Amino acid sequence: MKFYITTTLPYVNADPHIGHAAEFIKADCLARWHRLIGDEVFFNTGTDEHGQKIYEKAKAAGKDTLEYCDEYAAKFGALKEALGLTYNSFIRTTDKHHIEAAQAFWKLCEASGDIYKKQYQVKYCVGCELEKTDSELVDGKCPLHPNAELELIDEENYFFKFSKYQKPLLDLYKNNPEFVKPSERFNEIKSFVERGLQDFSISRLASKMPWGIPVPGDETQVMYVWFDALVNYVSCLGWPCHCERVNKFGAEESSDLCLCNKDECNYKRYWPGLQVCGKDNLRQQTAMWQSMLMSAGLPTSKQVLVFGFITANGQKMSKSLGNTINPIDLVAKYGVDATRYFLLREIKPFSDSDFSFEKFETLYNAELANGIGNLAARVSNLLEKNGIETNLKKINFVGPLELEKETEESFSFYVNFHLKMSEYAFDEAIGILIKKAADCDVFLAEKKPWKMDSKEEIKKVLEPVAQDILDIAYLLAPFMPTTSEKLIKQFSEKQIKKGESLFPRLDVSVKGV
RNA sequence: CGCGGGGUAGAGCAGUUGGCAGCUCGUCGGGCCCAUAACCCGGAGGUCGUCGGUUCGAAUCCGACCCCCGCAACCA
Repeated sequence: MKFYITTTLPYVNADPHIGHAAEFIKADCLARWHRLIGDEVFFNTGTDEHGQKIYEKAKAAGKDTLEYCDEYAAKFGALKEALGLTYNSFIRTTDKHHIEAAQAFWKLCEASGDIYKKQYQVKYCVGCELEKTDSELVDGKCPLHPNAELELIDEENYFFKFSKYQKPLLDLYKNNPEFVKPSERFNEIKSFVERGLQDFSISRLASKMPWGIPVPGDETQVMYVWFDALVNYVSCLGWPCHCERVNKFGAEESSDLCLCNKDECNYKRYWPGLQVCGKDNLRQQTAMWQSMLMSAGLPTSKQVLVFGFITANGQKMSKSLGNTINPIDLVAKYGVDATRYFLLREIKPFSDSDFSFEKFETLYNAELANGIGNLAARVSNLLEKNGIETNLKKINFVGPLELEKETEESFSFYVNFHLKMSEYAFDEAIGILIKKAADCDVFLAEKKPWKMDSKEEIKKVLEPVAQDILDIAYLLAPFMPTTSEKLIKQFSEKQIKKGESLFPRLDVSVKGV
């Protein structure tokens, strides 16, 4: 089967933080899992680089805008190695192909009659030098500059007929009861759409804000950043490609747009796919983008997963509070696998969760050092000391189709795990592995193989436990790839040897209050 | 009466066909001694937000109220 997964593209106005890392790692975990069960995977991420904030930030830093973006793209790109990400596509919205795709997408929406020009009023606070929306105002004034009169700026922009898609969106939701996960978020977007939709502006005056993709056929306007950015989910697949342009554009008009081989068109192979995003992106991904796809005549996304936020010590992370957590620092301190483990195990997939070093270290010691690490050490040591040779089997990975047949008869360890993974319950899937390891400890305590004399007897106890560890090791791969690999190597030898400890216990001498 | 989520042991959480209130961490006691001061067993600790109702019986159903947190449109 084909499996396409994409994260949202982080906006390059700030350094990567732990929230980005969590989103990438969850997506990576799913990508690795699907590869494991035999799917062909396309995994996309990248950076969102247009818009006013970027333009202003670069200007303030005295840098060329693209040069500024290059720096940030490199910072986000560096997460690949640091976090062990396995994406095969890193798109930047300043890539030439993406720019062309956004313009092609625009034309399709225009052809559907969904783009129109409208005079548009913006309230502008001279004190802040910022546009203000009504919801930001107090008594019709800027709360920061109550004595300054607001200026009214009239600007003519292009608008997208979002309102036209209320019914189609509600139909989409109705016909796809699993379209948005979790269900709370699905309800949220449903009621938002039910309340009625207003068209949104999709362009800016180029004279005021030139850092955007030119609107086709109108040099005075550039696209509003959201309109261009969302298109990345298909442009990264090579859209618009040969197969599409034949009927939509006419071959001569855009013959240079096709990036993919006619017979191996990634867009055709992989779209529609699974999208993941943070809860701040709910509206854009599950409503705006879906309506844009409908307008352009493309299939809507397969499913959207909406993840929760991470707080730091119970507080919202922010630069001004100085409590942001840098994922690179975590990796440097604890290693990539432990970092991934925390973000997949302690951080709940869909609800908000809290990060603290105390929680991190507690979890690390309890489940990695004392749990799986210690178990591997005690079993491998007993096997080596007693000179016991084993012949363990690789786990048999089964895809979802075959699984259905098996579920009836054997509600096994693996089936259970598979089920949790298909529900995106990463934390609970890991829980099944941890439970298995704990069961092994209980089993060993009961049998006491270290008291036995006969090699036969000892082997009878240890071999099944070693097999369990190997099974765990295989299933650990999506979460902790390095550890998984080490364990598989160690427990696939005929004579298993003790080796180095996987997760040295952390000394938690300084206790949190 | 804007919409939604939540209030269960010191902390974090599970618990809807209503039936002796569970898990992880921490804590206390015991055991073991193969292992990373690890592992195993047991104890203590909760008026399940408040009040009222239905019921033989409610964390679980109904009503009222209190508190916390999201969303309430152009925010990338």
